Amino acid sequence: MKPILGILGATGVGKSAVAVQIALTLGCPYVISADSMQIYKGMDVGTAKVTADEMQGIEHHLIDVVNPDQPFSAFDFAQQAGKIIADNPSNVNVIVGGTGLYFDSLLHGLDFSSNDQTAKIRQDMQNLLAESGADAVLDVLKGLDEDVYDQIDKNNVKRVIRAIEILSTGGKISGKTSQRKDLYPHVLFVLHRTREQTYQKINERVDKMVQNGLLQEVAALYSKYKDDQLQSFKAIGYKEVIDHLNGKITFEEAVEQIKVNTRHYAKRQSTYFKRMQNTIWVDVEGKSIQEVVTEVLQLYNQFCSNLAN
RNA sequence: GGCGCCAUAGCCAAGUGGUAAGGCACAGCUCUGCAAAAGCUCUACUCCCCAGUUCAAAUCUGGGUGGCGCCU
Repeated sequence: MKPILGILGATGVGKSAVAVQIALTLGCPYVISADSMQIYKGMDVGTAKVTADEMQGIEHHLIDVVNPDQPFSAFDFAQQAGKIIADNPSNVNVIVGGTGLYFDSLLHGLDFSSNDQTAKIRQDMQNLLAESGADAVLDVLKGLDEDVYDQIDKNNVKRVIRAIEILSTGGKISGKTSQRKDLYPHVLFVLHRTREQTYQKINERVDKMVQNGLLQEVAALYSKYKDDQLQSFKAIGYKEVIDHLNGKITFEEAVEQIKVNTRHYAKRQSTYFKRMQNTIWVDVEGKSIQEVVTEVLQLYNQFCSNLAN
């Protein structure tokens, strides 16, 4: 198979447009999205989801796959994306997105096992946490798997609970990064610009979301699902507006918070991408989409011919 | 002009005689199962300025400067 062509980058660099253009150039009928929030139906303006116009006839997989109140994890992503790739052995698979973990779980695999029926366990653990504290929850994990217990970040209760869910439903926690294997040949192009430029783009992007009706979108979704604990409602742009809807902050404060949180997110993305393997960083500042596409494709072809030798 | 209050990091802010809390921002980082999540680390040789009291002052005293409120 042809190596997977990944397009990553911090929010707002312009990944989507580049990916569509690459697919068009390569004659690939689709693109796979690797974005943990664009998988939710109805969350459009706040996630800057690609519009039908912007898709230019290129099909986008793994966008709008579940409702905001339904679970979806990196595991689901890896399975579904893997199937698409397996079904299309002759295409160049272009994967675009900012969720590093999704790339990792697809490219390096996760132990396959069911992750159904974990809701009750999660609830039990949350009750235990509320009643007896974090140590009690850690003890549960220790009883399940001593190795995982030793390695896990004990301050990160959310991950501890997730590990318990997985282990107690027969799943396994996979090993360390250093033990990863590549499931597919791939190159990942990380689109980037300087910090200042990124921050400026973020501010513009958030202002645009507000103009495009972010408040209305969130208000509609929140009144429909009413649960601010949903994973989907933890997304940047949603949690802040929900705080505003609940009277905790003014709308102006919410917008400011969205900008701050988006900056933090962009930083975390960069940190994550820095340690990924098989990456090529492409500076996009001042370049047109076409120029970026040309550069990426040139590098991709180079990579492919190096592989062949 | 008189009276009162205030001045601590980029911002908010605690400390009222014993050697500068905390929060936010900024910066750095962790992460193979909710990842736009969650977690971790870092940030004032110094408290508006000057002088004094004291073994010891952000803390007390005097003066200066700046801000705020009230009164005439």
